[in-house]
Amino acid sequence: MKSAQSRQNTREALEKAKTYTISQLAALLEISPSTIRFYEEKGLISPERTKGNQRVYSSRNKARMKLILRGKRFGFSLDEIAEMIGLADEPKSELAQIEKSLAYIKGKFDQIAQSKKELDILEQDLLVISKKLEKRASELKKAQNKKPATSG
Amino acid sequence: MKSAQSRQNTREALEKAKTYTISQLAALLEISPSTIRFYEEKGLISPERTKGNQRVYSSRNKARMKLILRGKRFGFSLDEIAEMIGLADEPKSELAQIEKSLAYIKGKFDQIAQSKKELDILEQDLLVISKKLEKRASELKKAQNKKPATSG
DNA sequence: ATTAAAGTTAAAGTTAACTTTAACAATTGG
DNA sequence: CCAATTGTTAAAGTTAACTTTAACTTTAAT
Repeated sequence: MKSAQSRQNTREALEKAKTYTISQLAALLEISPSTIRFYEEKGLISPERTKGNQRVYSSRNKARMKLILRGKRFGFSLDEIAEMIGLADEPKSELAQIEKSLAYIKGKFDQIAQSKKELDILEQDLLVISKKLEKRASELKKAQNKKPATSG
Repeated sequence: MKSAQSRQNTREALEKAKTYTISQLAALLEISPSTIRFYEEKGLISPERTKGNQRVYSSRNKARMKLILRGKRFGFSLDEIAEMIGLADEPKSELAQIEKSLAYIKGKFDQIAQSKKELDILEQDLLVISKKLEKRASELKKAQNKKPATSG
């Protein structure tokens, strides 16, 4: 059983938890503050506010931002990402919403597995292309050596 | 040395090579014909034409389309893809252009390696989220069992 | 030969994901 | 305290990647 006392014990740690202003977080993630605000508008993150109404980001918020950016890098749209993370952090979400997010995520695992395979294929494709290019480049260089007198 | 004769020998095979109309290729790749035309406008593919001016796609063209779509799935922009494939198929390209493409591709290998790592992280993140969601869902179900009489 | 289906171009329209701007409020350093 | 910096919102602007449309041509099937 958790007493009020044992909760109190974590108070200091909680209060010490590192927070960020919007521009600090933006710098850290190498994106612009407006991008972060834009994601908030889309419902992807909900930072706390100071009494003066300025945004305060927790490390939890930061982790979520990282997840969003990671998803984006794999071509997921913001709407898809929103569905994936759903309201995972919000204890308010209803069963139906939770199960929807879960189903969505299950599908994403398959997509990720597929992505891994495709990355290998993409790598192979690029390897073939670069081999061709290298061959072509060395041929061109050889040709240049045989008649190096175009401008001399 | 390749004689005119030995070239002739491959004629039949070349003429038999499978080709596609724009809508056939589109169906195959599950994209729309206009998307393919759009990529052509951007210089990503250059199909042959019939005497009546309709586009004819070779399997080489098809392979390139697949590469483009694969690149896209990993968040590469069309411009980036254009730089990667450069004029790899075009024997006209100049040394400078070839070396530019090569340098570009070298960079992409690093990006792909990074992507592989990130896919693993993304997978882990989603795993954590889905565990949380499952826990939450089962809690909600338990609660529902205790008071199942809201509308009855 | 005729006509439906599929193709062509150029131009305008759409959508997602930001970015910029304007006008104003909060925070920080000297 | 006060100026510079950083923050706030709402709205308009931008860009990439398509999609749609219109007006017309080619191809395929009867």
